[in-house]
Amino acid sequence: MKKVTIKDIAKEANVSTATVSYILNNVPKQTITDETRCRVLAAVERLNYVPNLAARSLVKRKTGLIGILINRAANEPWWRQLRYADMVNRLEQLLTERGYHVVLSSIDAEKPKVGIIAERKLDGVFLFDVKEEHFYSISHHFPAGVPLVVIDSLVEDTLFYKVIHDYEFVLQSAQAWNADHDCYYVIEPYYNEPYVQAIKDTIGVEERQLYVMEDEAQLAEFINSQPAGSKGIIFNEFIGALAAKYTDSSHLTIICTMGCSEIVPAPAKRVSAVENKSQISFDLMMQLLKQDAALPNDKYIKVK
Amino acid sequence: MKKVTIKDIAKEANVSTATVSYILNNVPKQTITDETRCRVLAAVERLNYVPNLAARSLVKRKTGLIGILINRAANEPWWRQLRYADMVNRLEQLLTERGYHVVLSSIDAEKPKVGIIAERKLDGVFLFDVKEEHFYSISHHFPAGVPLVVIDSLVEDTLFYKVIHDYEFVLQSAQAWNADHDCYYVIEPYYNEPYVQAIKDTIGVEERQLYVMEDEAQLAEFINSQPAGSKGIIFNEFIGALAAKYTDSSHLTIICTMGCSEIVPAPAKRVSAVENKSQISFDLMMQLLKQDAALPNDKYIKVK
DNA sequence: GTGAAAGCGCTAACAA
DNA sequence: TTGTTAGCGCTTTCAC
Repeated sequence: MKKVTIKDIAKEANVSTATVSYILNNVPKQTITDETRCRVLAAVERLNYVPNLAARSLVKRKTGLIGILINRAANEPWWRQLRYADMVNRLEQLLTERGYHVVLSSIDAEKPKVGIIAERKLDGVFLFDVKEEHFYSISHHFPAGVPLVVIDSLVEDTLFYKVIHDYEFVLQSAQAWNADHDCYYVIEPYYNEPYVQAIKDTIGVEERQLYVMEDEAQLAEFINSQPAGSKGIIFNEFIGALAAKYTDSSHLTIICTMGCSEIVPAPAKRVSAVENKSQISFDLMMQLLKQDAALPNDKYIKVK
Repeated sequence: MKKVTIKDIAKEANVSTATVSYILNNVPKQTITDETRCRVLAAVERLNYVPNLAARSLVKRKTGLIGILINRAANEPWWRQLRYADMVNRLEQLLTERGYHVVLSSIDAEKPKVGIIAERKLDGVFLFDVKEEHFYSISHHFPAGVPLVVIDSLVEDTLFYKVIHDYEFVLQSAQAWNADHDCYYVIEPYYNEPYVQAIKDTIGVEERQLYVMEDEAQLAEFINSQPAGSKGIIFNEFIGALAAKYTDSSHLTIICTMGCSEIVPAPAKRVSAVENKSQISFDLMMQLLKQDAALPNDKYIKVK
């Protein structure tokens, strides 16, 4: 079963390769007889022809490939590994619906290499949680003009769009639930430190009331060190689920940043913070992909 | 910043494009003067050249792309969406290490389309949880000779390798924990019904003692309908975590199929069933990718 | 040790 | 309405 090319079906249908191409691409300005169109389409069916997208993109200068690049370190704990699983799923689904294909790639958080973008000529890229100090070199090695949406990162740059949680808003909601109490906080770690810092600053509590999640043992220790009966506000439902092992979950308010609020123990309160982060990131990408589109002024998009 | 091609660097270094190609690919049978090699490499640096893999694969007839194709239905619950998140992460990481790039794609479980394999000329494919009745047409539309590893599926076919859990073994371990009790069971759904059936058969209990997870409400109802104090054996740690909401988790034994056993409430017992499913699938793929390699006889690989 | 040139599969002017 | 042909960026025989 040798691979069948456009040439084969041209021969089979007694037309030129150009004609076949016209028909397959529904070229607007080309008029084709119904008769030849049928003959060609029949040949396509008969020979089971599938166009080679690599060849096509070579000439079209568009690959139809979108990259999802996620910074990762070696040996991440499971709750960190899964952090973007939901977004990846959703983005992939949206992109697939639109006819794009998705290239998924881990990037070494310590030594990020984004050669894949240029090598594969990606049409657009979602970049997750990138270290601030690496961003300049990354964006510098970036093929000019490739739409880039940076997620969960605060970086010094006025060129690219960044999607982040509206943590101020979310925190206010969470705090409203606990208005009459002093709370402790557990937040997610990010490789992008300014983002972590910004969240810390917004919370603005003392060091001993705030823990940046690292591992379960430390989390347990932190929770146990809190005064008995204190309330806790926790970012990320997986971390929330772990926390519930070490305290009465009715004392917890979980800020869901991962799209699976059902995992949190029933008595805990829930604030959802991701409803449509994927959708917004996707929409933004679609805007960027068409040059003429009207784009938001602010380079930071905050998702409630 | 126009894209720089091999031609540009050939000109820059005063050599032919062939020479550049030789150097970039370290062609074994070609000897190159150290002097020209340096000149060329310098030009590559200077002009910031990155090879176009689409063009390369067109002539090499290898794309370096591996597909991860996952059957999905619309509106899957979160625990189902995330089912393969861990495996996808691990596979992606292993493949990336080996220099492959990963194309991730959802496949409509009802009307699976695998055109992407032929269009993108994928070098190999991991296919997850495919309906038995669709497998024939899929494998039929399969470009001949593309390595395929089918995961979590029982299909009538002697051609492709299938990786599944060794559910018999795992069940025995779980049952050993509960030797003196009659248990109820909750198992994961699969689109591949023979697989679900096989697990049911192995368990071999009455209908009312077994629930195939569908949604949380039904799960709750099922658990509540069991005699007070009965022990439960549950596949999948997310489902286990949900079950723990509705019964004393010390009565539960969770069979971890997802790589995050930490999520299950502490008092529950745990049996791990995935230690290295990704690694084994990956190794198998690597074997298949080299024609000469020695392959397992049995087409079903059971992962303990 | 290096280069000229054919060609991978496809598209898009331009001719016919 | 259809065909001819020149590339897209790269590899690879074969000649020098």
